[in-house]
Amino acid sequence: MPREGQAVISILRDKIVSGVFPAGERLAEIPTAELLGVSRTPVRIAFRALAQEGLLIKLPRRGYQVRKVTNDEILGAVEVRGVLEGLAARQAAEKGLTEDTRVQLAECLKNADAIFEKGYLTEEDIEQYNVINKQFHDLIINASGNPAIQSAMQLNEHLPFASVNALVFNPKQLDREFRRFNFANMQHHVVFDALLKQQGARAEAVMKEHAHATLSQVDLCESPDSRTCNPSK
Amino acid sequence: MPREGQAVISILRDKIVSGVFPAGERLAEIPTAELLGVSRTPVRIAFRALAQEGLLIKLPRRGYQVRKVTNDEILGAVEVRGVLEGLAARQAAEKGLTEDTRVQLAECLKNADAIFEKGYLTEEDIEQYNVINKQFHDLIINASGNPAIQSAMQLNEHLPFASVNALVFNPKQLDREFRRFNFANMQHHVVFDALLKQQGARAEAVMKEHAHATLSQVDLCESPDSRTCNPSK
DNA sequence: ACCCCATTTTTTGGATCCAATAATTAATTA
DNA sequence: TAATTAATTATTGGATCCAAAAAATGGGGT
Repeated sequence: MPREGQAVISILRDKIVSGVFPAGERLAEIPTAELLGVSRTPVRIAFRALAQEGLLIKLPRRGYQVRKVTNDEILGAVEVRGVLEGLAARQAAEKGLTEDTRVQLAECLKNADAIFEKGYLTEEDIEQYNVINKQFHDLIINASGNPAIQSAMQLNEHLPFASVNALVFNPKQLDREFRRFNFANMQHHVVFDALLKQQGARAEAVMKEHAHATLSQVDLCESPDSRTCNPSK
Repeated sequence: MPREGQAVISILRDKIVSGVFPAGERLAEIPTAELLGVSRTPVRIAFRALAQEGLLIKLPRRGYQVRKVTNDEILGAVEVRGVLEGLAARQAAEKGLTEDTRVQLAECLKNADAIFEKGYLTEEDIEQYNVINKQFHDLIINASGNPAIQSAMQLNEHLPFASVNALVFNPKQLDREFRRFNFANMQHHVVFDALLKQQGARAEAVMKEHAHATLSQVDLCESPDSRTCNPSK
């Protein structure tokens, strides 16, 4: 049965990103292995990999700890995402889109527009939009033809949004979410337009600004110190 | 004796970066373990880590392979380095330097200047300059106060320069190397000036351009296809 | 002679075992 | 009673073992 391997990493990553293992939580190999019903070996490998991704911090002889992400770190990661995806958009524009990529991007935009047409959002809509959103961004990164961008984004992928995912999906703020997501979607259209017209600088600028849209209306925790958005315990 | 662990990763990384394991070389666990005189376990861990870093490619049931880096990938990685270090410089300028950082940066520049004063370069000079150069760049990344930049740079750190290191240290071109390194050093002075004056946009622009200085005068392999600079076999 | 199936071999990944080290606790002494 | 030292415990990391899966090779059949 336990013919898995890579699965342990995904399971643990999910538990960290989703907050089941809150920030600051200490993780030891043996309890985690027992929890998952596997031996220590795959857990050891997973801990190392997640530490390399930046989700876990290694404590000398005290196991691992779920990394606390401060608001400043989230804002910093958003800046990094901005310059990297901005670069991707510029290079994609300069290279010019392939017919295939153009069609797929247009498809993404059409599907996203359909979500916003009815004028309000449900939780399922947001989940659906997030899938389309990721597709759109991945397509542009691929269209840049620069694999180093993908590598650099990898670490950024899960890290900063672990703590804000809960806020993004806050069902109490669905009306505010609508305006924010709709704005982000319109920025997608502008980026697409710049890509079609091969306007590299414009594509870069809009994409860079777009990175901030993910968070602009989200209430981060108020305190400016190192409190986390995922308060442990 | 084998109380090492992390060492195996470093040893293998060195062998890959320095070209002892040339690009395209296939690596299996058992021969590598025997070569290093350790068991398979640390080699397995090292292979996984190096694959995560992007130095190795995992082949389904055929072991690992040293990643081939094409010229286009190197140029792409230089672009990524440019936007990331450009961001670091901008944020460092906007925040303003601490007294401590200012002193350390000035020290770096003074030491670097001393190398170029005699008007020519030896191989030892280049090695020494590379150490100072790394210090300078690391100081600015730290001064940005944005840990996400460091994370994103990590993958970029070894990957693209594995194949060009041999060219950079080519002792036959020491006269050309002098002009190139001296130019890079002067760009450092401009970046430092921008940081002192808290000119974020200027610091970003110069640093972004500076990333290209690493390669601008280096002869990359001529062919535009997927030949590597580190031809295997 | 060629193709397909079976067997063997190679390789990977998980489980368990063992050694070493650091931390914590208890005991003894001042 | 407090501090220091020793002992025990907990935890990590390497080595070895085992099982599963895929690839390669060999044999048999058409």
